[in-house]
This record gives sequence, structure tokens and C-alpha cells, in this order.
Amino acid sequence: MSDLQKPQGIKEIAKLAEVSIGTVDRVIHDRPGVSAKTKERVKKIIEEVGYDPNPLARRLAGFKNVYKVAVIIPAKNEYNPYWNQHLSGIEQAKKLVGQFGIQVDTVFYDQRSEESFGKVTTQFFEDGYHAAVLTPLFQKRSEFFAEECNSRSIPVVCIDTQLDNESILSFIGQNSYESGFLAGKLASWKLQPEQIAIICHVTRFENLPNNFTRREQGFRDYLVKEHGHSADNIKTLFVKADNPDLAKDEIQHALISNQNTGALFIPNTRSFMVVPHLTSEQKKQVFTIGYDLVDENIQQLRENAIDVLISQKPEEQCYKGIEFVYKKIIAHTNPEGAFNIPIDIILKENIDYYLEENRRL
Amino acid sequence: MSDLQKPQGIKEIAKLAEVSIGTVDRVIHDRPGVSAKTKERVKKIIEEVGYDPNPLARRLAGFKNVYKVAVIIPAKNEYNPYWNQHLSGIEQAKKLVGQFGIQVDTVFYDQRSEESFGKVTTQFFEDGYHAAVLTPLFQKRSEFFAEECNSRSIPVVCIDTQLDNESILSFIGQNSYESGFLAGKLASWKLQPEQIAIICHVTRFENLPNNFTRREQGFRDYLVKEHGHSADNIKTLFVKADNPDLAKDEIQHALISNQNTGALFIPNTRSFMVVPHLTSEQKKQVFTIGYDLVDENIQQLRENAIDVLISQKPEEQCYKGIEFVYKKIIAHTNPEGAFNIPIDIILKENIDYYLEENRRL
DNA sequence: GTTACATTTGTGTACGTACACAAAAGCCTA
DNA sequence: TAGGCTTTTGTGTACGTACACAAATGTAAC
Repeated sequence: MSDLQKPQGIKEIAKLAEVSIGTVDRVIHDRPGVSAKTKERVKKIIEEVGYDPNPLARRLAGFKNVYKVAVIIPAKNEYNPYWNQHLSGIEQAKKLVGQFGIQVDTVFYDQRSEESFGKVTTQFFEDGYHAAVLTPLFQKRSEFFAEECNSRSIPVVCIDTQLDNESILSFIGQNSYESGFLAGKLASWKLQPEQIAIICHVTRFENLPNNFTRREQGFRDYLVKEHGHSADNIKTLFVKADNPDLAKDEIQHALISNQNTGALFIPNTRSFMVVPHLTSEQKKQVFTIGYDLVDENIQQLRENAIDVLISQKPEEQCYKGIEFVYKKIIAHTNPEGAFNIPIDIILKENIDYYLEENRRL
Repeated sequence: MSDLQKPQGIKEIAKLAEVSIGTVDRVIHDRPGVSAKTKERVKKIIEEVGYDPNPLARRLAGFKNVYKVAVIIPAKNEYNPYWNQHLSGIEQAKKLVGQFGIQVDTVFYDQRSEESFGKVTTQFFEDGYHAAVLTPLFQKRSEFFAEECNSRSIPVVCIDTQLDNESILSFIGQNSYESGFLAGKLASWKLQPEQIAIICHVTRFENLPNNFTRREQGFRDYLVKEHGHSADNIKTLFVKADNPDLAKDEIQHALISNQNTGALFIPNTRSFMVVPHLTSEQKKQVFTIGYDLVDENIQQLRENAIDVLISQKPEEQCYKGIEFVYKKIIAHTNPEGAFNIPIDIILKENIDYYLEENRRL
């Protein structure tokens, strides 16, 4: 029942080892100035009593040095409301780590400008940050930044997007392929054998970011390999995000020329730009799956225009990211290299549980 | 960018108010012995500088007094593996609050014996606990216990099961009706209009606990009211949990006499006792929804015998419950009265994210 | 204006750890 | 064995808060 022995402190260890607390302290921090044999003795006792330092006292004692963490993410912009979601997670984490004397700054760059990314990452070093949480939208510059951090032993963790060169950095985010795979399974429940599934990319880019092709691949793989759906009945559609009128035509045309469409998969945030162009009949017939709990999508979900949303939980990613570097800096523990955010399936009926403020402490 | 002003301490306030830190301390804790006008002055300054106490120092200073929290839950038993899941959440929370000098004990009672419940709740007071996290399976005795705690101003929070008299206690758990409702929606995706849906209660009791009737009601309501399914095509089946052979017969008989069954909903943990009795053909045809990530269910999910599991996240409930009383005792904040655990939809394809250790810090 | 007592305020020590500095011990050379 | 130097060990103060106790002030009665 009561299985807790009062935790022993540095003092007790000093007494047991017949040295002063100063010496124990030196041993703990591996500071020089301790003879080999006392060091050994103290270490043994530390081991025996299972000493683990009191983080409160530890942090309190070292309160002079303020640690600075930068969260480097794209700024919210007209094309992409997604980047606004991170902020609440950052606030949450701030509250937590702020108590431990850690200062968290949010630093924005323009997701369309590699130069702005370069600028903030350069500024980062000038401002003397001790750790970074990074959304590495620009591969090469991110890798460069990561290496620079490594060489200065500044911990960095990536969120949201994983670098191709996975070994460089820790990653906190969602597995894109598997989320697409899951979407495929959900679609398979409603999709009749002869029906068409459309994957619709709404994008400004010529070449698709990896995330989205991986999602598509997962979706296709489930339907074809697991479910036995005909590959011919799965079509991919590209729609320009920056030309609404054209987009509307393309979407409507696609649905008309594929009368028997049963499922619609939009692998990025922009499902809210697609579904308004469906007729109410189509909304009922077509099973639609999108991503991210941005306001526009939530509304469409509530109106039954979207059936399922998959959340990447950006707030959670930020929270975990900050927690990650906090653990590195303060607790000196070494958290595992990657953390996969659960792939939550969100419907009209359970979305309220996933919104905001209902979270954490 | 940098929006953090260095937090002000009690000392700074003392200086500003031209009193000693002792006086400030008295004001903060509302202790007697401060004249009305100094009290006012100090309060004003506290307000102005937005002082918030450093929890590290606070806890460190009050380290002498150990707080004891009891988590009172049913013991795992042969009929119900569910109660084993809570432990990991308790361990997690222990790690967190242990650092703040809070001792967490897990106290078990026999879910089949009201007497055992009475015993542990009596013992609770003798052992001098400062807070409780409670699974109130026995209504009347729980209310009695809650009132006793109230009168001694001992914080209590219920998890898992809500008392009928909702006003008494804070509650952390899942909304049963809504989870059933959600299950209804999922079932509706596969269920053809003329098909049968079976709700199967596997139980030892004569009268069903509220949780389970609420889940059934939610399930029915979705199918009938939202989806327009014929109420005649939704059948309820009662199966004795303590007679495996009889149970097998009853289940098989039900499926044979309802050849065209499209969905099977098991509103409690025991779906793993039902699905093994389906033929492999039936497993494919019948869309099965169960509850709780106990090992037996996980296995059936992996083997495609169960299609969906809904998790009540008992670990999370425990974690939140302990966090709740921690906040009451230590932080002296007053957390909101109820917390709804999200209704996660778990398939073979995403279950790994919801298992174990991948959680929290 | 002194005494007695209540009220209000100030001071010191503690919590467990970190780090600067002081003291002691060990070692080598003259 | 005294002097100077390095290595090892011990002590004191700080972090921000809590609380016990001491000091100071106020109030009333004689």
C-alpha cells in the first residue's frame, strides 16, 4: 500500500560516505577535484540508496541562468490557417516550463520564403538560444541549421515535417503513410466495389511535399492491397489552390465525369476548399476525408459535408517538442528519438472532445 | 518575440510595499496578524506586478508535510481485466507528483463486495489521507463517503463512473451515451438498410449498470433517429458472463436466427468473449464494435474479429484524477468540475499509437 | 508614565541543490 | 622541516517560499 520511502538527499549521502556535501556534489556533476577512491565510494552509495536529485531544488538553485527556447514555425498566412493552431500548445508548454525558469519564444518565418527561414535561423544563434523546436519546411537549410546546432550541442527537435535525412534530428509528428492507410480503411467501409475514389490535392506547388504523397500512397495501398479495390477506380486530381474559380470547375468536372464516386480524400488541410463545390446530393453520396481541425474544416464537418477529419494535433506536437527540449536541458534525461502522434479519427459526433482548452494541465 | 518579464518574488513585493517578507507571506496565505491597511496595500501591489508564486520554492519550503493521496479502485479480477489498466496511469502520475512530495497509494476493493468497499473507505480516514481519487461503483456508500470527505474538506474526484447525484463530486470520465451514439454512426456506415444490428450485453448482473444502458441508448438513437434505421432491426441480447458454454450457444443462436446481421455492438469490455464464437464468414460480414483496450480485445482487433474499439483511457482518467487533486492541494487552483475523456476510435491500423508508454512525460 | 497585554511587523532558519571560496591535506624541493 | 604548490575536502551563501519566534508598536487601565 505505502511503497514510498522518503527520498534521500545529497546530505544523507554525504553522511553515509563520510564526506561533505560539496564532495558529493562534485561527484554528481562529475566535476574535477575528487580523489579516485572517494569518488568511487560516493558513487557506490549513490547507487545503493538510489539517489535521484530533487528537480525542484535543482532548478531553484540554478535559477540565475535563464534558458531560452525558440519555437520556429511558419507564420499563419492567407493560404494556410493550419499554422495558427500551434500557438495554444506553445502557451500550454510555456506555463509548464516557465515555472522552471525557461523562456519560450515563438519565432515565425514565411513559409513561402526560404530567405526568411534563413534569416530567423541565423538570428537564432545571435540571440543566444539554448534549444530549438523546429518545423523544417526547407530541407537543405534545415539540415544546415541542425548541423550547426549539433556542433554547438544545442538540442533541436523537429515537429510536423520530418527531414529526409532522418538521423539528424529527433522528430515529433504523425506518420503520413499510416494516416493515409487508415483513411483508406475508413473509405473502404462505405465504398462499393465498383465505385470511384478520388484523391484531390489542392496545392500551390508544382511538386508535392513528401507528406502529402505519403498520405496518398497509404490511402491507395489500403484500398488496393488490403481491400482489393481496383487501382483503376482510384483517381488523383490536382487542383490549383490559388485560383478558386478554376478549382471549382476542375472539382465539379471531376465529379461529373466520375458519376459513381464513393469517396473523396483530400490529403492536406484544404478540404474546406473542395467540399463547398459538391451538390448536396454528392455530399451525401461521397464519403469525404480531410485533415486538420482548422475552423473552416470543423464547420464543414458539422454540416456533414466532410465525414472524417484526421488531426495532426499541432498543439500537442508543440507541447511535446518543448517538453522534449526541456527534458534535455533541465532534467538531463535523454528522451527517445521520435514520438509518433496518434492518428485520431474525428467525426461530427466526437469533435468537441478534441477542441482546445479541454487539454492537459 | 521575447514577452517574458522576469517573475517577481515575494521579496520584491515586500520592498515595493515597504514591509517585510513575513508580512507579505501573511497576506498571501491570508493568515491573521496584518492590519487592514497594510493588507490592502500589499494586495494591491501583488495584483499590480502580477505576482505568481514559484511552485518549486513553495513545494520545497513545505517539504516537511507529506501529502497522501489514495486512488480507490476495484481490484483486477478473473471476470474483468479492465481494472488492470489504470495502474500505468497511476504510475505516471506518481512520478509527476512524487517530485512535489505527494505520496500516492493505490487501494483496491472487490467490485463484487460492497463490504470491501466500505472497509477501504473507512480505513481511508484512519490512514489520514489528504485526498482521494475514487471509482464509485457502489452508489450509496460512495455518496456517504463523499459527504464525509466534504465535511473534512478532503478533495475527492470520481473517475470512470459518475454518481447519479452529479452535484456531489467532480467527475473525470467518458460520456457513455455519446460513445454509444458514435458507435451507432460507425455502424451505420456499413449497415445496409435491411440488415440487423445486435446489441449484446455480456454480464453477471440482473440489472445493468447505468453506463451500459446509456451506451445502448446512444447506439439505438443514432441508428433510428439519425440514420433512419428500422427500430425492429435492432435487437438486444443478454448473455451470461459466468457461463461460457451457455453464452456460446446464445450468441450462435442469435446470429443464426438473424441471418442478415450487419453490426454487433458490445457495450462493455467483454467483446473478446463474444467474437470467438462467430464463424470466419460472420467475422467478415458483421461489423463489430467493442470497448476498452484490454489484451484480449486487442488481440481480436488485430485478427480482424473486432472492427472498432472505443477506449475509455483508464490510465488517462487516473492520471487526470491525480493531477486534479494535486492541483487542489498544492497549487490551490480550482480545476473545473468535470472533464470528459475524448472518445477515441481505435482500429487495427492505429491501435499502436494508443498503447502504453508512448504517453506524456 | 508605567505596566500589562494584544496586535502588528521583522528576522532567522529550513527545504535540497549549486557554486564560489576557504581550509586542509598531500607532495615536492630546498 | 619550512616553504611553496597542487590536489582534495569543507563551509557559506544563494535560489523563493513557509513558518516559528523575536521584536516592535499600539492600546488600555492604573
